[in-house]
Amino acid sequence: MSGTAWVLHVDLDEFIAAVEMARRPELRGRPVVVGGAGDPTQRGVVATANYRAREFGIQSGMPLRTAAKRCPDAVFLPSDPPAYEAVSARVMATLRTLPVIVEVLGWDEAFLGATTGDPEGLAADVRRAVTAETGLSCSVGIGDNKLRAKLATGFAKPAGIYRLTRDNWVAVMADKPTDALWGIGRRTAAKLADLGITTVADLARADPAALAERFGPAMGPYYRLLALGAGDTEVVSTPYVPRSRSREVTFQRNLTDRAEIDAQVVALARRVTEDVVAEGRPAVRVAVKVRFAPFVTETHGVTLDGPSSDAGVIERAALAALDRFEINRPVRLLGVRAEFPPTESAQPAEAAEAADP
DNA sequence: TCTGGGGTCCTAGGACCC
DNA sequence: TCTGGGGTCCTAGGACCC
Repeated sequence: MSGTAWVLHVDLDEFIAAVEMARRPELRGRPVVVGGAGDPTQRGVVATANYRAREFGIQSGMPLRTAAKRCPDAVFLPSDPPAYEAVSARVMATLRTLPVIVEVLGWDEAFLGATTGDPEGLAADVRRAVTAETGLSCSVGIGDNKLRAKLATGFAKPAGIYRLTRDNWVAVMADKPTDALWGIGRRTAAKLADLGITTVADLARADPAALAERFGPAMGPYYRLLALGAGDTEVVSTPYVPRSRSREVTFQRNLTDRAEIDAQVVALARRVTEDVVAEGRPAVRVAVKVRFAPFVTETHGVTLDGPSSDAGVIERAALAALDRFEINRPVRLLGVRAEFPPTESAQPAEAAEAADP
């Protein structure tokens, strides 16, 4: 087969809400908000709102309480990760039946590497196959690298296909705010604005040395490359190898009792140990996260004497890490994380497919 | 916007060593 | 000992993403 190398990015439309609507068809046409325990009077945020709910200004990450104020008639559902994982696995299996390399990015996203003379035709095949096998709708971005494919999907949504390459990059992106780029968020955009850089075009012509001074030797120059549309072109199907496993919990009522805090850390350490054992690789470090009221987060960790998957070792390490805190305020969240030793797999070395002139 | 849970990567500063 | 310079490792925090 002849053709050009392309990167496609597949993203399921309103994924979590779509899974819920698929198993409860009576929800179709109603605003649906999934997140937390499904109770907007409790602490929790929106995992996904369906498009109908988004019309009310409800977005991912928004507190459920706020979502309920914006749309009191919305249906609130608890998050059910195993259900989403199962559907996700079927979607990824479907993608693997196509003549592409599949790199899974998350529950509802994947990059596809393909060589074809007709990327739009392939994207249409992807959409048809996913819908036929799972009943779900997806959008497909087509790009000449991962960054452009990923951003293209945003223009494809919902249920569409869009191509973004070096040919239309400037026309499409130049006037967009810097946080339209994948990897630049609100905080970095604000710091860039302080330097007089507000658009992608501004960032593309910024001085790399000045950016390095403000954002560090790696991130500064990297931001400019993002603005030029440069990105990684390699799509790999190699299974993902986690660097860490963690469990955390936000309490409905803040904790102040030390014995209760200890008990919660022990419980989290046990869950993390199960994850470590399931992973089949020993941990080398254990860290504890404490979020104090109102919303101040600190972490402390301890390095283990040697690699271990032992429940007692991980539990004692977590308690030792907890001892490093001065717990003088109510505790809103506790977390325990186990870290695995670094793997030998080479780090993605800033694939700088040269920027456009 | 009273702000989840699970991750990743980069940075800066201190410790430590020669 | 009013005291250099460089390198590496570790840790905590920040930012981002889904």
